Amino acid sequence: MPRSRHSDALRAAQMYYLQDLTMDAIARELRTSRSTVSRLLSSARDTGLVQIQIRSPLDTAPELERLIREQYDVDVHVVPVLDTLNEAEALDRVAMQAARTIGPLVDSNAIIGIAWGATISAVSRHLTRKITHDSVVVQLNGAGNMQTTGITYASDIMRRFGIAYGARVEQFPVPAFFDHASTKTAMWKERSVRRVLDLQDRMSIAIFGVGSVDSSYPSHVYAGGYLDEDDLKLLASSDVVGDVATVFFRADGSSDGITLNERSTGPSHEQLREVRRRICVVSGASKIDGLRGALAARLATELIVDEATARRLVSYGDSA
Amino acid sequence: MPRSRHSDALRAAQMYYLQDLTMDAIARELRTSRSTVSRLLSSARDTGLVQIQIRSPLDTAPELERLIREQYDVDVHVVPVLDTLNEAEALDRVAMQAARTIGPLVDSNAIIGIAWGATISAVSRHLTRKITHDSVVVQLNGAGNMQTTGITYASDIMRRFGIAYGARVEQFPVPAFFDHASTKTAMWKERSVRRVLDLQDRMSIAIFGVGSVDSSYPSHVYAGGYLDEDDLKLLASSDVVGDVATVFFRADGSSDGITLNERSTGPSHEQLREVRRRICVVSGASKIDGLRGALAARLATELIVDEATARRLVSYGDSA
DNA sequence: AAGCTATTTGCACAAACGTGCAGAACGGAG
DNA sequence: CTCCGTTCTGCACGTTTGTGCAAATAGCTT
Repeated sequence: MPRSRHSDALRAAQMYYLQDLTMDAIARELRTSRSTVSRLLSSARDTGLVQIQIRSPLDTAPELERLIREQYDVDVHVVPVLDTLNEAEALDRVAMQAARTIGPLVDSNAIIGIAWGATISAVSRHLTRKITHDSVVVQLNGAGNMQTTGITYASDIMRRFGIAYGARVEQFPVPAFFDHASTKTAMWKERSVRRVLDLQDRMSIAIFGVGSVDSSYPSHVYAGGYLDEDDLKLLASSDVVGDVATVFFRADGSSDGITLNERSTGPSHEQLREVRRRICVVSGASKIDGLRGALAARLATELIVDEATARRLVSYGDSA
Repeated sequence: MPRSRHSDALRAAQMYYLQDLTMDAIARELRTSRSTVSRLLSSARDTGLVQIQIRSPLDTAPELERLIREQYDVDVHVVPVLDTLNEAEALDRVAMQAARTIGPLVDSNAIIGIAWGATISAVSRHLTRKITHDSVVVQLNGAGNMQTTGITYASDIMRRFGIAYGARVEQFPVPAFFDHASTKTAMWKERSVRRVLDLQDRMSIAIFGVGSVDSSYPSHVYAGGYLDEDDLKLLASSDVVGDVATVFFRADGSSDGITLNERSTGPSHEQLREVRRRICVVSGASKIDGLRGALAARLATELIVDEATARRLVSYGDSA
């Protein structure tokens, strides 16, 4: 009689969620206290034993989602957020809902690419466990910069994903930007680097936020000491509106001729577009310009976005 | 601003299940009372907007499930049921869990075959709504008998399935058994009947219980006036142990040479085995013999069964 | 507009639930 | 065996949630 914790949790979950019994009744059946059952159920929920999913049938989806879906051809999840919340709280809500939306999409044998950043960091803190086999979490772009190696920050994010899905973690130990494009070319031939690049080539899910050059709330990349004065000037003169995984683009989604990209370590847009599921998480109205560009570049197949930003996405929607 | 009931339910569900807000907080956001939110969430649950699923990773599945899976090669869901419950209460629990397990398996464009009976009737009463498109629910075997047409009973079951999945319902207006095999042959050429048979040929999901000849608790078919004295004698002399959708089989799963099957209206076992998902629901230890036969005949790909019966399935498991 | 019925709402209360805390049970290390 | 650190359990309390009921509202008919 394996009266193990795990199998008790399973029984409890079945009785609670599938048979509508009360915790009290389950406690009697399991010969334990009601509080223990309450705890069993919590653990069942956050070990991913119980999966709660919200599926809004496409034809009854709210107007807003329908509009965005049509205009940008992306599978959109609008996160309802009280607009009195401040940026940090809103980000937290979006991140929590993103984490739970991503869960069901991850499967065994997945290769999951992660572009670290403030948004994805928040997501990583809300992941619910889901056991998979032979999955790999691979870092999409380097994290080193001129002051620090930035490694602990990025690797914390990676580790959380790895733990949540029981996946192997592959770090990408290079700087975010090389100083010289030639160094990148050289490194890209190293076998240690190739291993990571090969994984990126084969990834089945990519998860990323967007950076936006919007001045009021510059994202990590623009403020964190990754770029110097000259770089920033270069960006401004190329009409860059934002980036995904440190690869920059313009408002129309194009990225040709942006020389900085030759020194950045993230996957090119061509490469990214090869990935089947490309999940973009965005919170905060200041990201609107970057987001528009990313969508124009067709970098995402699914978009998880807060309600206010979603509204602005369609408001002056007819592109010039 | 479509402040419709449905979209409110969606917002509430997202905030409750995906962002862990309390109903109180959601009520303020939606400018309504907490009780309304409670009701919105109920309706979200039973219109299938919120899907709760329990996925026990195969390798951590309890011993019992693993054993059955290996021995009978069937995807098994053991329903924990307190063994002090009476037959009717246990059936209800199994039915509820079956209904919720089936839900996620039904998809748009499905053709769902239903074999009416006491077990499936109970299941039909616990279905949760899930909107699909262009699905059809088709009756697998006739319901008429010598006393009544049996139609209301069977059609209630069918209707409930149809409503739950937003599917068209196709009745099968023939008796459960013909008196003469030749009548069946004739009827099977009628175009009205052919239409139903064609649907059955193309079904993607079949849902059925099992009948068992066990004397202590004879199932509907054996007691309901569908068969006369001679028929029952015939069954006994052919070593029949049970039936699925009024087609009979022996303990080893074989059904050749059982003449009654030539007059019955359910799909042949060959035909049934062509169906991708074949879901068998069983409650009650008296069904054990029929169940063994059905599994031997490989009629089911998924089995939903109460714990006590599941145990007996493996107890003297080494087949003679 | 009035009148009628069916549905929806909020209130109030009871039932069900989550969690800090203190003690019990467990698991090595000495 | 004893000690100490960790994990697990049940209790008690406050919070959160479900639901019967009466009032309000919406939908229809005349």
